[in-house]
Amino acid sequence: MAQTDEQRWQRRKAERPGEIIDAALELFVEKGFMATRLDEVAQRAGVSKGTLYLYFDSKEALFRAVVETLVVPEIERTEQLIDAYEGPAAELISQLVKQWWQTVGESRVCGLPKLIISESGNFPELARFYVEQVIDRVRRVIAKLIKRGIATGEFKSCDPVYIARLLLAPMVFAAIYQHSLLPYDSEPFEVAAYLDTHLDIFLHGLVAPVAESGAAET
Amino acid sequence: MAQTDEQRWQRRKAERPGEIIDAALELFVEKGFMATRLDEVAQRAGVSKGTLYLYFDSKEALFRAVVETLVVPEIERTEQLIDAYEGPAAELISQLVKQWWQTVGESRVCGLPKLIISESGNFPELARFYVEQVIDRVRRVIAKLIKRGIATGEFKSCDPVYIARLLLAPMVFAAIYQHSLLPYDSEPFEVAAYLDTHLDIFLHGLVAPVAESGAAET
DNA sequence: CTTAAATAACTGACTGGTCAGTCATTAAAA
DNA sequence: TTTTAATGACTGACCAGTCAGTTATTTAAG
Repeated sequence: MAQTDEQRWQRRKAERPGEIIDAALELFVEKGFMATRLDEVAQRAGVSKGTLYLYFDSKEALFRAVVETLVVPEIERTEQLIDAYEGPAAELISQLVKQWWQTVGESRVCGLPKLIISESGNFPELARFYVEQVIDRVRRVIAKLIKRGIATGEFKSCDPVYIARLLLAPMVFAAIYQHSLLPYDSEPFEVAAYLDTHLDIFLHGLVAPVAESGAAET
Repeated sequence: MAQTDEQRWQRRKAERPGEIIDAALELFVEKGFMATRLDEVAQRAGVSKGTLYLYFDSKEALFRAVVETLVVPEIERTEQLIDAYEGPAAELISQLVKQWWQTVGESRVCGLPKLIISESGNFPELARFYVEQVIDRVRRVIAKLIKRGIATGEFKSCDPVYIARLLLAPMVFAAIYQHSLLPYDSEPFEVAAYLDTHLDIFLHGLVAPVAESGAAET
């Protein structure tokens, strides 16, 4: 009856891809890649399914776009942050961990690790891309920082790559847990407090033994 | 022509469920629940698809059976191990971590955490079951151990539950990583060495400050 | 010790529903 | 009027779950 003057849709060529990526990220993280229906992505992005195919070639291409769009800028920001700072390694690590949770931890991007890990078997190329562009880069820059700390005598001697893994593991685990089993866990889980504790234990465990008189007795 | 005396199949009522569960675990871990085809499970188990339905009501029921069959005995073994031992908490922790990797880490069960985490969104009841029957129990028994260590003055004062999480996080992460991104990672990853480093850092970070004159100053 | 009947483990072609991807059509914008 | 963003009904492939039929095994009669 009276719907002729109401616009049914608008042309928004510029905004569509970002909105679709946001909707897809949410659903991929929530339900996994396979279980996510493109109709639902379209609905959440406020378009029809056909529109998805104007901007992305396939469901898999959309998946790749989600990862590439959201991850690469994040990594670059992190690397810059590390290169900019100069001071005690322990302090920088502490700051990095906390900053990471503030910027990434509570945003939607935080669901990516779970998504990538879940789908790695079905998307080998994507897994390889993620390892190279994210994991490897982050691990390398952290390892460099650890090495610096060892060189200055701040940290005890150890393999910087394993140390980097051990610094990152509880962080990534927190991100994964938050987007998987935490909702079913009765125990409270304050990530900020958890990370503070992690830093406390980790950095104390890493410092060179206090060289008072006799160094270490192990 | 000459195939009449060759048996096409055998009756093996007792062995079937276990073989099907094994095949399903492998494929679920490798490809995820949704992407796993029951035809392929059947093929790998050496039966036809119809046979699956003689032993399991549905694909989901098979999933539950995989988890329940493989997880519960493992947990009980762990709890018994902890209750049996009496000595310095640090030593027990160290032994537990190493033993865990020897028994669980290299077996197929090790793929379960990835599987559960991946599918938690689609199977809330299963996620809840896993949290209650695995995560919570393990965390509780570790926290108890930590508390014991604090009471005896072996460890410094801190929240035992977060400490338990932090002990477990790198272990679980290793298990997950091994079944997801490790195959795409160029960096070598010796889990045994990684866990040794973890124990080294973690236990050093956790010990009470060497009470030389004034005891604790927190 | 046969051998035939009864039992139940097992099979695999089939079905009904689901969904990624297509495309002829519609309508907003230029 | 032309151009092109956007639509949504449609299709072809795929697969969980079914079931009528097949065959190994057991039982018991001859």
